[in-house]
Amino acid sequence: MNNRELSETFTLIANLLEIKGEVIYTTLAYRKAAESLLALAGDVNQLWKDEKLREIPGVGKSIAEKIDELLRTGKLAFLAKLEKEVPAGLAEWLQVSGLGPKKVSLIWKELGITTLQELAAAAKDGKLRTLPGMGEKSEAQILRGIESLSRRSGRIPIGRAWPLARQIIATLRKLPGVVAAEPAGSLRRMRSTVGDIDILVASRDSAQVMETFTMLPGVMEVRGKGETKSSIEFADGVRAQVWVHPPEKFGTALQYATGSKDHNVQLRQLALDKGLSLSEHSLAKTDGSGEVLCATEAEVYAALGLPWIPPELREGRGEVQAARAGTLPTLIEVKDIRADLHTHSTWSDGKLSMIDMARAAARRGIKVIAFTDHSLSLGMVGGLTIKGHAAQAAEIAAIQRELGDSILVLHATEVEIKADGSLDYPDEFLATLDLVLASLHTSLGQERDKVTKRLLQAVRNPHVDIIGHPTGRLIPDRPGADLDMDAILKAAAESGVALEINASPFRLDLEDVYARRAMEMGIPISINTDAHSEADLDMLPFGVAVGRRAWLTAEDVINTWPTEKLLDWLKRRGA
DNA sequence: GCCGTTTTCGGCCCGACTGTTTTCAGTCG
Repeated sequence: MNNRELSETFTLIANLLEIKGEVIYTTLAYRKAAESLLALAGDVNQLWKDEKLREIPGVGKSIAEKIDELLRTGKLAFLAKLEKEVPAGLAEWLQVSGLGPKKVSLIWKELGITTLQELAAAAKDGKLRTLPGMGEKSEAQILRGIESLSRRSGRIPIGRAWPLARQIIATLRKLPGVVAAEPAGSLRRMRSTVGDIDILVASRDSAQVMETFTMLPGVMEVRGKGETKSSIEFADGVRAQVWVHPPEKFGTALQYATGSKDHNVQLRQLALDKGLSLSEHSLAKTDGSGEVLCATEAEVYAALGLPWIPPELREGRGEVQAARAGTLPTLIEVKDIRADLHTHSTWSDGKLSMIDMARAAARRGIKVIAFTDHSLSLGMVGGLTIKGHAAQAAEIAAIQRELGDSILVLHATEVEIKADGSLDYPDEFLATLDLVLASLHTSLGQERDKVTKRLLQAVRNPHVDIIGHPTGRLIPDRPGADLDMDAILKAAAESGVALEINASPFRLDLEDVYARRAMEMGIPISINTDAHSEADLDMLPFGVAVGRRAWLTAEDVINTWPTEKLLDWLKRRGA
């Protein structure tokens, strides 16, 4: 079992315990452990072998024993017993909006049904309204919830959530009386996927904001509408919330709503140490002698004796300690990027010719562009033969003369790492290119050992400069190869190859936790757009955001280096 | 069930909103 599978197992346990009616803190403990497992930067199997499971936050004696049992036997007696008491199918019901553990348990026990289909039928037949505490409205809400569930497909890629959020915010900012409107939650922290869109507004006229918000075009359902908070769902299942606070409280409110939960817990603790109680509304003195209102986040952090912490760092991964110690990194910014080392042209599956692509990149301030068209075996996208490369090289020489020094064009390749681990071109040919980026696209479902060994071959090939989108994941549908990331990082540190953060919002691969470990191990990072069109070039901020979440400074990312330094690095490699 | 520079016991997530209520329970973020 890998980190994700273990995490899902503990989430299931938490859900079943909740329906069973276990004390809330027990289920919270399982959820916390599940989250930690998912966010883990290393392989849980390695921690298990090293007997270090207890070092995972939220994993104590009991959960460590359960992980041990799962990894040894693939089964868990505790879960089997639990499933005898509570049918596992009920866990799914919790995703129906309007249904919580109490109602699930009530419906199950009173009506004796366990599947989502039976639940829908019971609601349609008017059976739910016969239960205590439930009426026609609850019944209708549950029916809508089931429909909404079939519309929704899990978490929303940030590439989809962000443009929608910008639109909503722009609309709200135009309203009279609105002083500020900002994204919050995981969207503001720039997580690669978000559960929903959270927006915070500073205004004294809450009614008008709520009116506008709930009447936005495309709204399918108003899930709630109050004075301080409203919630909507769009036709495609995306949900959005807005909170309205008076301007003088906007700082504490935005800080609170941005999270993460772990970050806020640590901040509240720090506040308590200073005799302050931090809430959504204010910083109150715990002795009751008054409260401080904060209009900006900077004031909140300053009151706690901290510099403002960028939202991307607020994951409870040491940023509060770093802020206290004055050692927060100066995070990389989009404007620091001057090279795009992974792009496609019409030589393979790109939409634009090289010169059009180079010009589009130059207009965006890019000084070096590498064309990494696909290699031979990726036939369906028109991979290049070696002969084709000769023709591409000639074209590059020609367009370089035309482009002058506005942008430097590198002749490169995205060479396929084949199922057996060999590369698609011979080493002698790779040695002739300016840059070699090697990627996995096929056979991603291989066993961990096999797929890891396969990638290791590419990591150790001296001609390979960058490993493109290392796991091959696609958000939100494909989880990516089950790599032993500890082994990959170790090998990368030895070989000096760069690992890519692919900026496509549907890849964002490496993930932040691995990128951070790579940086700590001294592995160079490369942030690239993997652009197949002009619009793709504008996805760069999503890749930079992953870098910021990984605590990267500009120096850690080869795309920020002066051209001479970058070319030197490329020359030293691949010899 | 986890955790600890005040605690090995007693805190942890609390406030807004909705619906079915008749003063509150359940859900949600």
